[in-house]
Amino acid sequence: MALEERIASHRTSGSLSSKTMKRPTDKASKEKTDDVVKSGATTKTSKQRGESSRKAAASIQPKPEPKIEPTTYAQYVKQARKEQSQSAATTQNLFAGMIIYLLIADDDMEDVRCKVDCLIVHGAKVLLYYRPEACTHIITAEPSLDPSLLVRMRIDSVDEIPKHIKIFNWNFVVSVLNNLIAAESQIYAKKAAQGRNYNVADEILPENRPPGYFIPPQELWPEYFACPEREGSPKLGIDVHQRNSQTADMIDSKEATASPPHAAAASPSLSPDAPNPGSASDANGVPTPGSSSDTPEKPASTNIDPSDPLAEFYEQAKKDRVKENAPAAPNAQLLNDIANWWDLKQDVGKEGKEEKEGAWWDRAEETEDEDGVEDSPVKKGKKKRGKRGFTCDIKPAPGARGPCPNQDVVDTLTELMGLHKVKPGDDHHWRAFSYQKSLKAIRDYPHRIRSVKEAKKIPGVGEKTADKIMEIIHTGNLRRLHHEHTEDVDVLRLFQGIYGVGQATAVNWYAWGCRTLEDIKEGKHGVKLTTCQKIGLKYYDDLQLRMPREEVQALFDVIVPYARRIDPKLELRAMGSFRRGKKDCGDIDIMITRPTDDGETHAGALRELLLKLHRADILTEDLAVPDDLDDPECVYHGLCHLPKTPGAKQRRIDFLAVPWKSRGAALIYYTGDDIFNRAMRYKAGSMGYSLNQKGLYAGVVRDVHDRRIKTNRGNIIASETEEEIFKILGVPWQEPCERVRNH
DNA sequence: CGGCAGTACTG
DNA sequence: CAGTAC
DNA sequence: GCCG
Repeated sequence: MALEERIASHRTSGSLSSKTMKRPTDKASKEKTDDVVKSGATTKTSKQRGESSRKAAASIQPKPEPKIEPTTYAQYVKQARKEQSQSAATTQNLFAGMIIYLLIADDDMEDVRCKVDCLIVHGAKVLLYYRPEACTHIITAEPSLDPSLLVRMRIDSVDEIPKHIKIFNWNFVVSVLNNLIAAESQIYAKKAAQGRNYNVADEILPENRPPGYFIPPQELWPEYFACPEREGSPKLGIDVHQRNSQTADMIDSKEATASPPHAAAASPSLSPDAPNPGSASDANGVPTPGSSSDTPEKPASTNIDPSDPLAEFYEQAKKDRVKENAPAAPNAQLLNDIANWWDLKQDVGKEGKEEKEGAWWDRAEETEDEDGVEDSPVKKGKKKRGKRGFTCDIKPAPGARGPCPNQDVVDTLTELMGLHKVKPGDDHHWRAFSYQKSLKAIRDYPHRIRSVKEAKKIPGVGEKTADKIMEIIHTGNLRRLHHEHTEDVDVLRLFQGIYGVGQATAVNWYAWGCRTLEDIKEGKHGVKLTTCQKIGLKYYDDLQLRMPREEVQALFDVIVPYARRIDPKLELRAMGSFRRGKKDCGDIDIMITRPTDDGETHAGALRELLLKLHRADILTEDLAVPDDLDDPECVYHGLCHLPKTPGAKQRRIDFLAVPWKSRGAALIYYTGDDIFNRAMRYKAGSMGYSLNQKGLYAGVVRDVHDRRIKTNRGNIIASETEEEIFKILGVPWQEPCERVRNH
């Protein structure tokens, strides 16, 4: 939720829901309006940026200095536009046409928010208030519809709810999502069967299916009815005729029997026994966002019911939805203009200096461009759509970054951060954390910072840091730095360089009088070392080093044959920074899994592999061995080196055993980078999912009697491939080497 | 004012 | 449980 | 230390 995270994620993953854009968006439009309108560059489209803007720059040069720097806002804009085209495109009409009142307790606002977001993201309209004339469905997340809930709807009994409004429980939503997944896995299966170049997108995307396609068949509805007795045994004309579980014929059955012709075919209306009560615009089944939704909800927007505890929230939700459904909102246009204006200004200021070394905003576009929403055709050549064979190794050229105008600030604050990082205690910890985040933004800030006010505009920079920045800029140094650079820090740093030694241990040793590694080695002052620490100390120098990726490859190549001999079907992959294509790696991470189609698993293989690698003098030390080595999901930490190689350094190595079915989620998780993962998790959360190394989950299920207890984490809806998770989250596919957010 | 990820291994 | 690492 |  932190702003920095949003930046980090939006800049690269293109994956935040539009709601997350809200704040910067509003801010930018508010503060920049005047300038933009006058700038004269407001009508350029993004396609025209780059070359043409550079030329145009000269004539527009005499324009007023901006009051703020729209640096990051320019990026927000690009992201926002992209956002709209993407997340909307993937999951928009799962619930298209449904006007839902969500009946839910509000003791867990986060949960409420997730659920509402989930509905909205998937195309439903969510009512601020229950109004029978507008509502098509009620979905409740509560175990029972007791009076305390019904008062929210201003009714005393469910009998007052018109019969045409079906009342489903939340599992209905989960089921719809599961149907989506089921359909997707079929497609992936087909894809696998057919080999490659199978156009998944055409089949997979919900918008290519009729609305309502993923709605469960009617005979399953009773499972999801919140009060089955109310629904009775209606004249639904339930089609009892045989229907296999194939999603493909769902729509057919429904059309044939459930839906009356008028509301029918395309309409997902689940109320076949009543005319669509809401608006005529819904009856045609075309999900016309914005238009049809305005009618039923407009009254509420001007008058928030103070007695409804959710009113304010719904209001917000509505705003979010409106934003999402209205790509051409004036706001977006305005921001678009700001983006253009900003690019222009860059060109003027830098005088073509950026021509040779890709300037930061260009680089930003490289990563953003992903699916080529609409951008400079010039750059297009570099990326082949959907084709692999990406040369990660030569991609980011880490040294080629443009000079940082605030390098002194970055250096000084980095040093300060280092001091905090080494000291014990929460204060220091979070201070360091904070600096780390703001430093990322400062590094990318393309201007020499001139004032406190300007500094504070950089996300992650607050009062304190802004003052420090100005002190550095004005005086060239930071008094606080000397103040914090107490004499202990160097020793603390030294000690913490030992694997297995953190702040607490280091401080203790220092307090006991230790000052050197020799002291530690000799156990002076009562120092006792853990097993890990002994090893860490023994290879202190080696473990400070990073290794060239060639060495990771070499180690991997040496290891794989051992695994193959244990079980030819074992699959190993080098993960982490290696998979991201980094030139040097801090350690080597190897994922181990195995297809289960023959009933076997990789259980036990890791134990055997470790044994063999030890015997082969590849593994040299164990640092952390899982409780249960036969657990299909466990992590091993150790040291290794290239055998029979004089001078070979000791390297950190991790083995990650992963169940076959969660290999996709694990790939994402263990590939990182860290910031990228957070962005993915964040977006998942904002869409009502949750993501971890095991999979993507939907619809957290809570204990029926005590809602605070989570019966489980929801249903796994994806985990086998990275692609499906990206797809569901509406994140454009990115090669591992593109998932780099931390420079 | 509380959150800032969440989990597994060690001793 | 605290400490550490990922 | 920043953010909401």
